[in-house]
Amino acid sequence: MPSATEQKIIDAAVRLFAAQGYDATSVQEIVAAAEVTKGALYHYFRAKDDLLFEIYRLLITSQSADMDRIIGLGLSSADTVREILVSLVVSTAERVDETAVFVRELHRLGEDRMTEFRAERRRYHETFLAVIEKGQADGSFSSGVPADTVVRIALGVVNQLPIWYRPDGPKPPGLLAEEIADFVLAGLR
Amino acid sequence: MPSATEQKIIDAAVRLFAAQGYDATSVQEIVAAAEVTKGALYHYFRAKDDLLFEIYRLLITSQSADMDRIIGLGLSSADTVREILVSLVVSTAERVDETAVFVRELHRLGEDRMTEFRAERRRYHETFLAVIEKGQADGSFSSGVPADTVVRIALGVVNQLPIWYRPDGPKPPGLLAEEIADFVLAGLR
DNA sequence: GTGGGCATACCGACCGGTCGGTAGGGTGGT
DNA sequence: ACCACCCTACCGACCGGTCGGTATGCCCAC
Repeated sequence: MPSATEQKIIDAAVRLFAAQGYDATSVQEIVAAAEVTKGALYHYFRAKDDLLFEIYRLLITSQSADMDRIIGLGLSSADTVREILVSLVVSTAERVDETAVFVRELHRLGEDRMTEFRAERRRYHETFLAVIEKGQADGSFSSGVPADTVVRIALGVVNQLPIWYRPDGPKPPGLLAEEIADFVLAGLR
Repeated sequence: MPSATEQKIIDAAVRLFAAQGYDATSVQEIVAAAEVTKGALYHYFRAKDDLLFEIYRLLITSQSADMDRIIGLGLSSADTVREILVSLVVSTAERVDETAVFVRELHRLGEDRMTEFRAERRRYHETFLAVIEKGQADGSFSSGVPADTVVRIALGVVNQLPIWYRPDGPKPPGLLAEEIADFVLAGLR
């Protein structure tokens, strides 16, 4: 349970990292935006890249939980894929800043954390993959295109979303999510 | 026509920016990797971010040329989309480093160049969009999913490619390209 | 009175960019 | 044939400034 100060620091860091990038954002800027001091920041975080790690952890934890919950519902393959995509697109649209930081600055993580991270990411990837492969095996989906390529395509849009999605744009997140799900499911027919 | 020295500098910069990011790469590292001196670098480039701009320019110029050439062939809508995607995926796979830098560090460009750049990018996007809309209008493609969403999905995979594609991986670029094209075309049925 | 939660002053490292200078090949006047 | 002149390509020491991180101590709740 993060303290109010801790939360303000993370919020400011997300905003600034998304707008300017990790390296281009100084610790001074973060503490100014969060209205705290450097002492406070280094009281809660050991180093600047602890902030990055925390941002990633928060994001991936909630996304994994979402997917696990949906799979647990026991829907048909098609409905499972649809629900996973819709929930992923909507939650990503709600957290564009976090996602932008995640996509752009992943490589800045140290070796240890990078490894830990890839494992988590891989688990997510493979869980989704298994859903599609199951649908292909029982005939719900076409096997025309290998499942791993389908997963890459589906996750590709989502990760690129911060580049073009604007909360005040013409399409609300829900509609966008349905369109993406429709297209992916059409490709799996 | 760039001199040999200039080329060595750009090659080194691409490699290092892709591996570590723009800000995390010092000018010293670049000149060391390129086996030239700082004087040489600042003889050819006015500032560090001229390197970024040059990398982007090279990439987008060749991609635009590819697409224009394909459209000029006058193929059917389906074949045009297929050829565009295959050529884009293959050329991106050949230049993963450039693409990684492009995707990750675009926001680091100054205001003027950013504007110039968005215009070029938008042109590319809309040319592709027009191809798909034409296919939807003449009945070659389904109109189930709006064309702009299809473009976002297709370009999404390509831009994410540097994250997971490995030249020594199991699938050669050509096969990957065909799979992606197959899936997109299946979604457009 | 003592320890968690900060504030403030400060440090050394490093960074992008500059600048005075040089090496060497072309060129035109004589 | 020669040399004065210049220009491009390049060298590398150096600078002002910023950065991430630390050392030290106050202060208030318990």
